[in-house]
Amino acid sequence: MNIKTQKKRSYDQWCAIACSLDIIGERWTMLIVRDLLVGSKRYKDLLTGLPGIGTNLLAQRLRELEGQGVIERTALPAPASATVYGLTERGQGLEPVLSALGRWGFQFLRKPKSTDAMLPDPFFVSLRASFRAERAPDLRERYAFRVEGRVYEVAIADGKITTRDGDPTDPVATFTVDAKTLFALRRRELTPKQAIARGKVKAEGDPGALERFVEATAWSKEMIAPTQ
Amino acid sequence: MNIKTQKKRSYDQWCAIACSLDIIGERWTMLIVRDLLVGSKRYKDLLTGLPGIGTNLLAQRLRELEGQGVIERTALPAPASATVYGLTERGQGLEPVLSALGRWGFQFLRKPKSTDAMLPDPFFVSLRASFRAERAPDLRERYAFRVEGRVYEVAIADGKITTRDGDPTDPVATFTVDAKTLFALRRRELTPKQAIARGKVKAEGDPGALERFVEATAWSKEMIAPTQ
DNA sequence: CTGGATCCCTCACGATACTG
DNA sequence: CAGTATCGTGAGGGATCCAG
Repeated sequence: MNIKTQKKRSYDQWCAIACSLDIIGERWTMLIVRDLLVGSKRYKDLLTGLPGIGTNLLAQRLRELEGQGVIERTALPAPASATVYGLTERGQGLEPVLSALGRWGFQFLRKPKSTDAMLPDPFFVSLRASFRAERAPDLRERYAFRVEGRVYEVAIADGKITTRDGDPTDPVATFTVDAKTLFALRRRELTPKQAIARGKVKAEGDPGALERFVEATAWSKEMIAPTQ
Repeated sequence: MNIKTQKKRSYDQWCAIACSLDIIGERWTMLIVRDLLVGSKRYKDLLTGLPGIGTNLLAQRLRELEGQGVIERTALPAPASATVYGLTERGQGLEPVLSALGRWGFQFLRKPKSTDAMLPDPFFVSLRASFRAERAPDLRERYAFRVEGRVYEVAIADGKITTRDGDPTDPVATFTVDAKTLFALRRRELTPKQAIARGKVKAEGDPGALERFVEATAWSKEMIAPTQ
């Protein structure tokens, strides 16, 4: 229609925090960045990972983030014929922000409401913020998770954890599991043995791997807020 | 009017980041927390520190934050007869979030636009995020800043910096200065000597104090983005 | 099918006026 | 000073439609 003279809403303060919020402070924006932290994604994947966002709003946010150099769109070569959105280096720089938010928000995670979506991407992002190296000082292995049609790699090495979207090479084990079970394991509402016995987790590879993974990443009882 | 059955807008995700954003993700909320990080404030002080916020919106945000246990209102005793808003322990826990935002947003701070407000509170908060201990390993002193009718304390000790709203006891020096000059010093557009010579800073006490303060807190040339 | 654009309704935001 | 009341505007959210 008319030329987009979108005078973007701004806090108009010469302040680093206000500047950040001018760029990533609007609704949905940080959650888009969160999902991209585990790997580049297509439009549709972002849409399904953010239940409730309007498709117009997602398109607008992606445009704004691209304009600010936070994300970039890449056209996949011939056969795929798809565009993927990924974080730029500047966008990767937001990981400390999201981690800090995750650590602060953890105290509010109670028993999930019936309306709460439990999605795989937030699970794998949040592993980074809460991983405790001292629980697995000498662990060094790589797992594959098949969750709701997607594949994730989790690698633990040198007291650090990395998580990403995509197929790992040579994992010690591959788990097929849904997001809800992953959260239940993390909350220790379910032991690894139970999960496998009840068919909640299908494990291939090293039989002890799930137990080691859970031990390194699950929350302690005290960390979990009381019900409701 | 009717009973406030405010079904608050929520992301409805069982995710620590989404939970955080449900609480502090709405417009203006993090800036309110930012200003309270330097000390408790009265309604009016918050209002003037956040140009552009509607008074109704500020009242609503304060109500929400109080309901979530992020801030608390305290009635000052008899003569003052005022209520002040301050962060609870839970609210103080947001400092890492704001610091991370500040560090990320720093790269976007260019020459201020004519519409950009330069306010004292953001200045003193941002000192925390960017203070480099190695520049002043053995510095241990306390300054007072009188800025636009308010007084701030900045204390450097043991390679750490603290900043707060209020009158310090026994500062090595007291500076009377406006926010714009503080930012200019930090950007090294003005040397301490110049600032004093031009009457931009009125210094009482130790004559070398301003120079030491600037040396410990100013940005290096490389940190400052090119003009516009 | 993916990657959006368009429409439309609602509510949150933002400015101003008003009150205890 | 510390808010509440009111109201116009535009951003958010859901459904549908369209181009490659």
